[in-house]
Amino acid sequence: MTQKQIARELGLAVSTVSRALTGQPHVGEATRKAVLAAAERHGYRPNAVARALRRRETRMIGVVVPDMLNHFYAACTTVLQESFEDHGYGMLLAVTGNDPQRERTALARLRDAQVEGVVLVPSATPRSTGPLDLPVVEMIRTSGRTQVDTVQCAEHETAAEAIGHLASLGHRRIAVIAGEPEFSTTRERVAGARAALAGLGLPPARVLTRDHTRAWGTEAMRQLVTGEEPPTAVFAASSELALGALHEAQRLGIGIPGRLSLAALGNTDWFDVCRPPVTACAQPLAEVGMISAQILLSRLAGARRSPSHIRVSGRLVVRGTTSAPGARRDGDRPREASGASADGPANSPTGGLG
Amino acid sequence: MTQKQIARELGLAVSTVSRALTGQPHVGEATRKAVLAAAERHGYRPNAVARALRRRETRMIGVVVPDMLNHFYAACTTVLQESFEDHGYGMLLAVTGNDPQRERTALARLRDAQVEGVVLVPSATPRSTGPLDLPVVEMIRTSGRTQVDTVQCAEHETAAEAIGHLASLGHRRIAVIAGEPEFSTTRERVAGARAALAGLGLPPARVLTRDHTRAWGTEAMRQLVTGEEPPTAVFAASSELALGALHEAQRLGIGIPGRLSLAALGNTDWFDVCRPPVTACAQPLAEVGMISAQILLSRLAGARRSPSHIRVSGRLVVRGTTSAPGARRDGDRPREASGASADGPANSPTGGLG
DNA sequence: CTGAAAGCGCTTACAG
DNA sequence: CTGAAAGCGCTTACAG
Repeated sequence: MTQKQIARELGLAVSTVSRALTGQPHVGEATRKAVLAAAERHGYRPNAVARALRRRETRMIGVVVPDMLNHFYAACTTVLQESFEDHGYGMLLAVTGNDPQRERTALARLRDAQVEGVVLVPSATPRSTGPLDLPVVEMIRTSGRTQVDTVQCAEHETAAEAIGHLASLGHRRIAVIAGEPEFSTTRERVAGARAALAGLGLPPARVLTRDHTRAWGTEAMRQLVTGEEPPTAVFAASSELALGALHEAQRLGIGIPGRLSLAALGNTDWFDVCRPPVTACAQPLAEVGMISAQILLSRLAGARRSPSHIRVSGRLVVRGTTSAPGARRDGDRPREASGASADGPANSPTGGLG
Repeated sequence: MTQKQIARELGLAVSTVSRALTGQPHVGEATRKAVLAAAERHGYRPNAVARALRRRETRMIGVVVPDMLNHFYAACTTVLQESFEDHGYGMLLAVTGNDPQRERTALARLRDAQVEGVVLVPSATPRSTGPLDLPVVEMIRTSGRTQVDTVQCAEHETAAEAIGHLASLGHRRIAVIAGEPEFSTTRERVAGARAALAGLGLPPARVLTRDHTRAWGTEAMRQLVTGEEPPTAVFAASSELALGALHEAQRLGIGIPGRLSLAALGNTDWFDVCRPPVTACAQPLAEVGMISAQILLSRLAGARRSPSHIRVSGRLVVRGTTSAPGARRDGDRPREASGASADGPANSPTGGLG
């Protein structure tokens, strides 16, 4: 069903039909009603492709993320999607797997599709693409491009907070497990941790860097714990790393937090249900998505100000994997301490059931 | 940069430029080279919107899912995205939050955008929308529409397998916690569990149904365990429900699996790292996504066969939350039993470190 | 081999 | 208020 067909049916010109349909003035009341009725009757819907070509606006936004399986990006993307939808924009999603090549082709395709703006989590910091001549917001990570809006977590401060927490418990030998050094996030987390240690007058951390896989968390933990002078506390710079590290510590029979404290940057659903629950810095994912959307939408609305560089702070959630060094017992919080393992209902606060 | 501009620059007709650019025959070698060179020089890229309008194909596919934060859908969507990308299709993503109203508007918008096909996880079983007159694949859930391809997990069989596992350990009082009764998945899981019990000659299960939230998992577990004749085993029909249920059991000091066994339908990252690790049926999410994409792509390629209704089987992963009823000790597997709690390194297989 | 023309479906000055 | 015309950028018969 097209405007042309409606026009023919009613003996009108397509231009008149178009005006009636788009609610413009200068259309006779009777004509308007007739057009609307015909449209309704035939279930007419404007062809967005034709409209986009003519108006030169697609009302589409491209979103480029490394990985939708990562809760980190899934959370931001969900908020983006909702914001865009609320403002009448559709979302074209591309996934890069952190591959700069895929990122380039994704951006090229989005540009071909005439998206009006892009939210991008850049794969690597040395920028992998030239300028895009359309509004871009870099989210979470940054490519070092300066003429672009960026919305990031306060990685530096958050890492410092985690280190501060461990230090305040009395730890002095604190190690860091981190991900890909080419990500801005990794570099900032490591820098934040180092700065915090220096500020506290503690010895520099041993930093193990590679990637954000669970396997690396496992491997790094093994290295730390079997090396000389093993640390009394580990800061894992992502939840995946913490997962691998925790797993390995448990496999090696190293009591956490009794023998080793573990703090993560990046929170997850299961951190408060696993045993012991994991102390972690919760990142403000929803806010990051929300603000990214707002900035991009304001650009699309024509805002001309110079690039914004936003940092959103997370907060530390102290759970059961951190305690003073050398403590023999685990540090589970009272109401979560029972039931999960051999200590059974004996020390259960509620007594449980037969 | 448009074909028109290239044509003007080279003193050619746009039709010639178009033919050269699209690699059609009947273009002089010299002309072709000149066009390609000019295109390269100016960084020409075809306008996909114009091309779509003219060719009447957008090379876009719509994907409509309830929630990207749910690993369940995120996993399928990731595979879809990759398959579509490999075949030159872009993906337009819409999220419904299981709201039929949002689903309707999402589908309307996708149709307006002239997507060539849709992969849909329907919100509710009584179909919420009329036919779409374009290829649709219903994934994971089904709306009851019969003239549509469907790709689902073998929910019935998988639930039965979980029940069979619990029964084989000796459980006779098995309860079920399930999600939204209007989802086809929920109904099939419950039916599968019931059928399995009946087939084994066991008493019918107590079935608590509401939604897939963690809160409901918690609440349902509380009801089961504080009621008369509490079950010795619980089958939670999703990982979120299992999470809530496990949490609540732990809070109440009920030893798992010593006092109560728990099996989940739906696997998650943290199931093998939490204490005890959770016995669960892993669903074939990647396969479901892959097959959905294949079917849709074959339809787009013109396949005319009658609707396919595919079922993909999952597999049960036995971990630490299930054991024979009445067992006093927890049933963690040896290599994962240590370190997490007060039992410390004493029974650690590796001895651990100082 | 190349060009002029028509058209995808819609919008928008420009006349009347 | 309404219509005829041009055009968004591209493609594709149809002539030459």
